Amino acid sequence: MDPDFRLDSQLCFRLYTASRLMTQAYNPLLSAHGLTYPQYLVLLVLWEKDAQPVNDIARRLYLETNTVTPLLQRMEKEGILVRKRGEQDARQTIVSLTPKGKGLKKKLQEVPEAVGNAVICDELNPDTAPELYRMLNAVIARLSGR
Amino acid sequence: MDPDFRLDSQLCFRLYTASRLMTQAYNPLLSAHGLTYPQYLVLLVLWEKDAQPVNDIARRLYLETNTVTPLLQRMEKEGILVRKRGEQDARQTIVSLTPKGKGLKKKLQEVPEAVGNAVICDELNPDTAPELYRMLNAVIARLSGR
DNA sequence: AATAAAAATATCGCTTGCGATATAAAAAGA
DNA sequence: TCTTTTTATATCGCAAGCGATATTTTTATT
Repeated sequence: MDPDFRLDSQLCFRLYTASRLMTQAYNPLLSAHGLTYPQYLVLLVLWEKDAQPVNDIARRLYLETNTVTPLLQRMEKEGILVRKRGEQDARQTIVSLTPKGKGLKKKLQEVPEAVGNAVICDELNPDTAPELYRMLNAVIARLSGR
Repeated sequence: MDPDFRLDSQLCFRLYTASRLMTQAYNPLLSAHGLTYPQYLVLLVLWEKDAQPVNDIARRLYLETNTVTPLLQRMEKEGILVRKRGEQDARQTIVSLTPKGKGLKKKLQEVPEAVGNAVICDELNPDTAPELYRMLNAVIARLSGR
């Protein structure tokens, strides 16, 4: 039985493309504040709970620390956060928002809605979105083993 | 009204994570043959239709030529394809598979099914997958303007 | 306590991905 | 024809993303 090599039948390619295009949709909104999309994700994590070790941030984002560390270093250089050695465990690096990092939350108020509006269409609307959600979560759960 | 900044409610983050994890699922299968996932995508395009200009490959993959050109240069260095100036239009670079590039199709026969099996689960199965498909296509169509 | 194993970060090297810009050829206009 | 504009690629610089590996600190073992 011949395998199906047609590009258009590859689920992964659809995910890959949709993901890149979504990130691009965020770009003008974020770059206006000197941010990239992965940096925005770090902010989402830290806005929920400040002062977390690198490992927790990485796990939350399903990323490796060797991806997150340089990302945090760049954000520290921008004055968005600070990295400090853990006190009870000196192996850890605790990441905390600066006032600038906390302040970005107000400046980015319009981002979630703006991006939401950019994607909404007949097939994807407030009714059907949860379905997409559920399926993506299933993929993530399956592949991440969590 | 406060915007929803919760990481877990961000559709884009789900897409981003699912896409990365899917690519990682391909990795062991592809790296065994010295390939990366984007290189595999190029092969899918060229297996469908050989000898295409850079621009057509890039458009098919929703990528920019400044991403595709270096990718093709690396694949050329591996002897998978050749790049030749267009004859009727000297601006174009025509990309063609070598015997090695064509031969990879047989060696990668098991890839689509293996990855398919890796993702399959209760929520995502042959019945529900087309639904996911349709929604991702909608996102892509909406954001790419095609 | 001394040593081994595990855990948390970080560094290195390489491939993507993309904005900005350069280069060259073809097409359009004056 | 000569000039301008458009098109097709390519180059450059920088931020991810990740496999492999190093470093440091903690924990477990003997």
